[in-house]
Amino acid sequence: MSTRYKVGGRTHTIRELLEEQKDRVPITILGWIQNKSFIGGMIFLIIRDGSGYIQTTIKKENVPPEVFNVVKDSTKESAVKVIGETKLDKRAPYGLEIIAKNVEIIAKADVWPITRSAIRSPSFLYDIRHLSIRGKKASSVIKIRSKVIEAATEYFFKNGFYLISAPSIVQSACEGGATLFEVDYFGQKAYLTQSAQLYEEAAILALERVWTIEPCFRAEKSKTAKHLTEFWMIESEVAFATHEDIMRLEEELVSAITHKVAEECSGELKILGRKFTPPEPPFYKITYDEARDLIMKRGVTFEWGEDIPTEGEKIISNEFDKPVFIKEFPLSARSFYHMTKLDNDKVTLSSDLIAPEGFGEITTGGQRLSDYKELEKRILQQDFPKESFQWYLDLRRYGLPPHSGFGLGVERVTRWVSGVKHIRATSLFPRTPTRLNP
RNA sequence: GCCGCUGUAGCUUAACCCGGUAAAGCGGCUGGCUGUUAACCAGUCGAGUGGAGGUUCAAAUCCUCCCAGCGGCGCCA
Repeated sequence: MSTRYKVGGRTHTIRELLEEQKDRVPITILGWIQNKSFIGGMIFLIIRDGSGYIQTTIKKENVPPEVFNVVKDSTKESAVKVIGETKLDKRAPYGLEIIAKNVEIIAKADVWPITRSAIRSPSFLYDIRHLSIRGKKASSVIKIRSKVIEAATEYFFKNGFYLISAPSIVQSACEGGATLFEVDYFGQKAYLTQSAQLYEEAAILALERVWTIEPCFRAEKSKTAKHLTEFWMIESEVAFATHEDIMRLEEELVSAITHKVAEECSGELKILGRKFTPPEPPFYKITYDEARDLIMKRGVTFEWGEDIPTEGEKIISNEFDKPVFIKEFPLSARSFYHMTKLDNDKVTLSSDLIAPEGFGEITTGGQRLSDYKELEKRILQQDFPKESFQWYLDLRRYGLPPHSGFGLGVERVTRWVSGVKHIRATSLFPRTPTRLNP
């Protein structure tokens, strides 16, 4: 597969040059000036393109005088075309540089607002996120996110899943009404979707095993390092699958994603200073009760039936060296659609997958309720409008077998793999309760 | 929704506690330098301190309210 994009007269991407490490190759590259230093009769430019960074050296005697002056007056982040040849030189970063014969400024940039001190100001960098995404670290995280999605896509297609797309404008909630973003739909109340799950359950009756990757919206005013109000979720649903089956699927998927990132994003991980070892299956499995015991022993208390508090989740996350499933959550801590155990209707066949090193929850999955009467009861208990759930209930009238599924937070997985503190770094233009712009 | 913190040149900070009329680094600009890696050296420009009000002879500094952001909790992917 060629990664050489021959637009604008370009002969090589920077990554290709660095990989080849050849001397005296005539080249034309396109990119942006990432840094410039002017030393009397010579100028060093660090050129960035979508694939990497390379130093270009412009010597006064090698280029026409007007070109030297234009480069001397050039600004950071201006788009440039460099014509020259490669030179192996120990003094250059990565041992390779370009000796320029000609440099053309394609688009001159104004004074670049991001200085050395600005890097210490997350608030400022997110105010100008449209510019700061060009940074080495910022773009590396985005590249890793891309790889996460690539790996998941590869995994699902290899294993015979169909990709579906569910609507983003919906009438029914699936994770509780309080956290819905309301939209006006020609005078009717509608909402931005929180999950594609209910639609996937319909889809498995036609396609048996499906997956989807879509934006999800949660109007939670959560000011934490792991919440976005708009995030992307990879979800999958499988007919006839049990809770155990779906945990195995999650395990395989997470393993496939993490191995691919570790192998193919080593450069990005290095830029981020992240030492990441992909976990080998099987992952650990503990019950909610076991998790609660362990957390209580560490001095954090909560009632049986409550969701595990953040502090408790951190304890679990730091306790294990690989991801760990916490299974059999109490129904009181779960959404209405979860199936309960046959011998205990207070405990669901569901699990959260907790990433290690304190990163915490990355997926939730489980078996869904396939009985009409029981589901109807739950919907009424939740005080949901039954009309908008009728189609979902209806599935139970027309041959819905036991089935299971899960949802994986793309940004949460990216955060864990990249090792970044805050989830907003994993989104190109993050949406948090305090950020809607840019 | 709750708790806590912060807001001073484009950016990062100092001066705030114990009121006296804003200081520095980075960036910019001008000049110098033929091997820079966050280059270096010299010079120079740049804010009246988030907003409104109050106390005072005098407010960045004390008080009140508002706004914005950050950290955390609850909730969750």
